[in-house]
Amino acid sequence: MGRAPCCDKANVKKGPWSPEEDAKLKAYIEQNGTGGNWIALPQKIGLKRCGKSCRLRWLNYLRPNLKHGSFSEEEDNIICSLYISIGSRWSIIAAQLPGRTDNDIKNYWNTRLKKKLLGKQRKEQAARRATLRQEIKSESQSFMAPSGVVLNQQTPNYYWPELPSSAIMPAMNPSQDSHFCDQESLKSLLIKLGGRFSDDHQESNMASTVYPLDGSCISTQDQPYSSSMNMLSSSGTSIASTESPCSQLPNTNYAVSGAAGPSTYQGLDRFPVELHELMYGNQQQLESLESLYGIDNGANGVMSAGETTSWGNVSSLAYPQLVSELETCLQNQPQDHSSFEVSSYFGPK
DNA sequence: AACTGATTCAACCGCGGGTAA
DNA sequence: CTTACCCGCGGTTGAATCAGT
Repeated sequence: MGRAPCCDKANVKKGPWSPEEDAKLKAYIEQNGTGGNWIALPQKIGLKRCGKSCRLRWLNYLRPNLKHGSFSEEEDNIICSLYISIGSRWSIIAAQLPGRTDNDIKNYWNTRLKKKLLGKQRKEQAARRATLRQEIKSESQSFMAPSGVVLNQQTPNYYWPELPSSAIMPAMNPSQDSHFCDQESLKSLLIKLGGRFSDDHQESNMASTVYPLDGSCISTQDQPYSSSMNMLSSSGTSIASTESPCSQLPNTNYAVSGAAGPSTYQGLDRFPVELHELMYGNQQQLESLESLYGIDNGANGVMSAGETTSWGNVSSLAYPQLVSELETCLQNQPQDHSSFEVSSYFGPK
């Protein structure tokens, strides 16, 4: 069955908004609110616009406290960090950048940030390849180490050279515990969001399993598009379109239990492995990121298949300050949250 | 000054989720 | 349970603008 159109396409104006239309819409909403019905709104105020168009105009342009200037370094870092963690969930990313809209951030990422990072990445790759070639040459007679080992030891920040060390987190520093700090933050954050983690893995024999509290069970083997960070948001709750994102952060209603690897990963220690698996299971995201960073599955001679690269710790890129801010927000939230579906974050879009 | 290709960003489109009837 | 509708999201488009020649 076909979907009914949201409005009469023949009788609605399209294209750029005139100042008069803006003024009408703004005045009405500021005085009366949206009335909870965008579709009916344009008729009420005599605008020949689709309700969706009105909504978009208000959210992206007319609503108060919007920033329209250039993005700061800090904002860049937050966007990068969150993109790595959750992918193109622009509304969630926007919720962490007050005054920015999801559309703004999406455009900024697609047109500038991606290229900026790509340019730096390529420079660094070239430099490192040269260095590597030289070292392999000089050491090849006495020692032959897998290239990935060499890379990881020498270039812990390989994939995000421009992120400040504070954003990279200890996971990127091989001299420290590679997982614990930030993933613990994430974990506690997820718990505060209302979910729970099952550290009792005895019952599980799946690679990685998410247990929404509604009783259903999602195996990440069956549903490869998953990431623990994906659970930070609700499909059913608007975050981006509010002026106070914190208040809109959804409560999660899920639990995560980890890989059931025989005693290799126990309790909390298993969490990093889950993230690793989840990220590796996210083919769509991985491909886009590979494309972004020019990774070609080892064919470029820098990486080799199966190596534990930075991607294994990819969750550690989450901006730690951001995590703590989220935690603060969540502490201020009322406890009576409606549940939301985890399942919407599994399975390719 | 004129042309052309690249870039930006506001707006559109279609889809999935939620929900009331 | 099904249907119809609205909302919100992410991907895409295309006009406007910029930069280079």
